[in-house]
Amino acid sequence: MRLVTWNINSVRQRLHLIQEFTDLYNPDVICLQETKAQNTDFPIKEIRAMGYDHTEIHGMKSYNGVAILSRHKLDNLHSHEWVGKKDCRHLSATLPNGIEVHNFYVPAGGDIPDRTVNDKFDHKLDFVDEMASWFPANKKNSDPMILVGDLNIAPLENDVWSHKQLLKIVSHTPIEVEKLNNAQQAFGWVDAMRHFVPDEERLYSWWSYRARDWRKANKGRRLDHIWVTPPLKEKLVSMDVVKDARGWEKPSDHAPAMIEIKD
DNA sequence: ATGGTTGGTTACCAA
Repeated sequence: MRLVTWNINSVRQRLHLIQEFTDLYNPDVICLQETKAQNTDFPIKEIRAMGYDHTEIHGMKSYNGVAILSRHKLDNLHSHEWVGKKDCRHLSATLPNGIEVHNFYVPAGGDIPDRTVNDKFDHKLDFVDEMASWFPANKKNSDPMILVGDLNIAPLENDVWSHKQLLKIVSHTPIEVEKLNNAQQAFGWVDAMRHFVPDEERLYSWWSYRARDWRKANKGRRLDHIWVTPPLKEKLVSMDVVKDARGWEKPSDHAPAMIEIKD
């Protein structure tokens, strides 16, 4: 089974990217974030025409929005309201092979890394804290589960182009890293991307639109993640961040990350 | 220290 996570930055502006990606890789499941479309505006017909008959969407006007596109039936659909907000940042479903998929769009957190003056940063930290407590309280890590999404935090030194220069930049501050690591460890999630790429090696999934030449500057960050529960660890086959997709026409600023799992 | 780009919405906000 191939599963992809991709912050698409407007699903309506990126249908050509999804088509190109599926032509090349034919994934079973695609988890999208930042669809930026309320459900009535989601291009569901076009997505179904690509073979994703089992597509579940959870969107709102203008902001956020997540979707799970699947070639296989999706059961047991849920979307939790994190930090009590109805802001369309999560959708979960169970696949016919029994794997439960959780698709997340964690708040970006604004520019100022100080929760006392920046409500968006405060919200982000609360959100990640709730991720840490919710899974142990509601789920068993002995079940096969995958958590993917734009978590908007790059935890390792080699998840950013300059650890030193990003220590005070939202996405790589020590408090965010501590909280993300805590959320991962609290449930025993396995970092499936770093399972294949050693911590000593650079690994990015996002490159800013603002660079003159994003590929040449290569000032990336690993904001997108794939976590699995221990039963799936020995079933991991391969992982690929499809960096090429960042260079396609009218790209998202995020590249898709794909995992292959034996099933 | 600053400015750079994109999308959704319709005068800026969020990323």
